[in-house]
Amino acid sequence: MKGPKISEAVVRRLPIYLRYLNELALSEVQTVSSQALGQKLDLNPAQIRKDLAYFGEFGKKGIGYDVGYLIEKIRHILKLDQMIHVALVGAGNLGQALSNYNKYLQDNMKIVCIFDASPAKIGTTINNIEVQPIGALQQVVQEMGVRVGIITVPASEAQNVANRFVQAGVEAILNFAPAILKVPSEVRVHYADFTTELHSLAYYLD
Amino acid sequence: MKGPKISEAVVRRLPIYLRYLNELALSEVQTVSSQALGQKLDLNPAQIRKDLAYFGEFGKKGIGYDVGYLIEKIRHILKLDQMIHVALVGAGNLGQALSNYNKYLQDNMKIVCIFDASPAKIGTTINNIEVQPIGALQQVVQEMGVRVGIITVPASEAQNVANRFVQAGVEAILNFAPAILKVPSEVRVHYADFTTELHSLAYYLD
DNA sequence: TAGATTGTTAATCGATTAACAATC
DNA sequence: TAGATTGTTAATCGATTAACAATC
Repeated sequence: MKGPKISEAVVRRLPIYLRYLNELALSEVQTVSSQALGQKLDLNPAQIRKDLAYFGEFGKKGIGYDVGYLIEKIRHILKLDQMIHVALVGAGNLGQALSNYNKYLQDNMKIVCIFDASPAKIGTTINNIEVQPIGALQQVVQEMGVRVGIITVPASEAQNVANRFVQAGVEAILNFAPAILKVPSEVRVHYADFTTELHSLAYYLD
Repeated sequence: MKGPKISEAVVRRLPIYLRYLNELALSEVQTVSSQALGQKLDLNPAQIRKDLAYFGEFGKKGIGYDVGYLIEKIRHILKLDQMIHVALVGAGNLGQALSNYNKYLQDNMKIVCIFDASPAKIGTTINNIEVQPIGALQQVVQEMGVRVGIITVPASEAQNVANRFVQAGVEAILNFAPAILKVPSEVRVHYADFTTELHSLAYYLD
């Protein structure tokens, strides 16, 4: 919004900062330096200072960063100072596992509806959420104000689900299926493909 | 091995190429150009050519890349031309979901053993694999020739599990727990944290 | 004041993209 | 031959790191 475009690399680090800051807050640590953060998170302190400086002057020279204040600021930057509703399509094993993560998403984001194509799944309940037919996606997503979609269906179905999400006005998608999605440029897609991850790890074996 | 150090960005794209090439092979496509690959995978064709050229001259000018040959080459580069044994620690929902992915890992990698700390889980069977106590990790990992470890335990346990993996001689770790691991530099760690991923997505909401 | 640490500029490093000769 | 496409060099772009004045 202000001026300089923020790189994806920076945005990806912010949640990592946030996570550790939350730990510090729990331990009632008041203040932390970029040095200490860097040590804990395996990052260069200059990089951390620069990342934060894109968004404002959050620290105090000679002192460091106030933990509570920085948490507040990062949550605001990440738009996590509001509740964000998430939909999940694919009630298989992975979908079920992810829907258990609601507790870790804290009060920032929440999976509020789950869809599946299989009649055997529809009507069952996962974490107090009733699985609904995919045909209901558009209506439910709009009614519940869902802004983020998660795809945990087989690769062959992923593009179809993405289309439905886009149609329903979802703004961002997290895709666990091993497939590249084609979506309008205003919709943000991130990929979380377990097999790709493992395969690239193999490269580093001796 | 040859000379130029390959960047992580390049290594991360190789499995994506491989995945699509496998699809092409299934459709009995003989040949593919960097142009066509780029279109499908949302990547710059020059980047694809450059990535591949780090490892050899795999294409034919005027023609493109032979699909079968390129698959063979990439599998070799990624060390996926041998079976790689994987261990998983944490038989919770996510661990169970991942162990189902064995079929997608094809004949390159295989989860061969599963561990958990909870007495309730030990002795149960997931996908024909008996869950074993964490105390057995070192011995089993060595006996079975496990080279890669997956961590799907709570964050508070992750470092402990990582230490055990390192101790047992595992060469690479895929960590799903929301924690930064401290391991010797010769052990490669990749992170796959679902909550971090979702939180960074939130930034791109309007 | 002395010591610590930020915010920021400049320097370095690395990755992506464009362009094109080579050649199938 | 004409058209297509690679491999590779050069140009561009972007991200990381070092350094240091400002200042708590």
